[in-house]
Amino acid sequence: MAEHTEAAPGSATIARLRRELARGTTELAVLSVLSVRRRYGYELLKVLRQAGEGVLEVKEGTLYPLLHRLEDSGHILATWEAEGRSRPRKYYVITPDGRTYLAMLRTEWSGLVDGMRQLLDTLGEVQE
Amino acid sequence: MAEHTEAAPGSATIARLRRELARGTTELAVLSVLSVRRRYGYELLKVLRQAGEGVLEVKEGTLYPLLHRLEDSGHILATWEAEGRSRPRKYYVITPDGRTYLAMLRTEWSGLVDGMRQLLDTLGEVQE
DNA sequence: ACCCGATACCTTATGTGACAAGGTATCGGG
DNA sequence: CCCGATACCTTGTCACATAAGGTATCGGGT
Repeated sequence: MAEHTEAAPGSATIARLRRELARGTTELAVLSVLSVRRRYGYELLKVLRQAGEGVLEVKEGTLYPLLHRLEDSGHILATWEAEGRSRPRKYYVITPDGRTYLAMLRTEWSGLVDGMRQLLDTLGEVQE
Repeated sequence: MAEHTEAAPGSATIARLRRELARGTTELAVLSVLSVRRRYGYELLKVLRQAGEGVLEVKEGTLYPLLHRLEDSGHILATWEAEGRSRPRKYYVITPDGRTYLAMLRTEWSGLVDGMRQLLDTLGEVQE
């Protein structure tokens, strides 16, 4: 027993809570952004931070692996582009397959939101 | 290399997708139900299945450990009750602490929902 | 009398995404 | 000349969800 673990092991509190709730959401967010137009990774990081109003605090360690997964599954396509600069960027485009998948994700998400709303609302009234 | 893995490794498809999206949601759902009145575990299973309209397909292996975690952190209290039957039930009540936590969870959840809505809506218009 | 499905509780092994932390390299300013 | 921003990446750890499997009781149906 060295330095008493500064916080209880299983309680990073609000940060963990937020993280768990937002789980799976990043994929939806990323594909949505890409459905408008192509973007490169670092750009996505900034776009998501702005758009989500701080709610979607995507980290680099989350985004890059996610992009690789989406690429592997054929939902997006990557192309390196230099555009005259020596610091090249990796642009991602959504594929038709990705659009189909995105539609599915949207459906799932609104289903969940509706389900939760109903559950929360219903409960307020039950009171039985 | 025995029987070719019936489905690609990382693609349990819709089930996984749904699971990841709903992550963290169960805690909110359970505490919400308990905020109305006390329930025992198996009962929660059924209540959640009904209320959530199939969206919140809580499994036993998810619920019981969750209840233990909530108990350990003082958000709920458990009491065994026989009520004349030989098959006793373990009833859970929400604590004041749990109510505070629930409020926090609700806030986080609606923040996420709002953030996502905004992001999805905004994107539809940007089109830039 | 007997078995089975529902009721009720539980645990262990596995998967998966999020993240912290750390790495590489370029470029523009001060 | 160095530092912070731009850009990309990886590895180790955590926490939750689930599949699968266990124990035990009870009420019906045959």
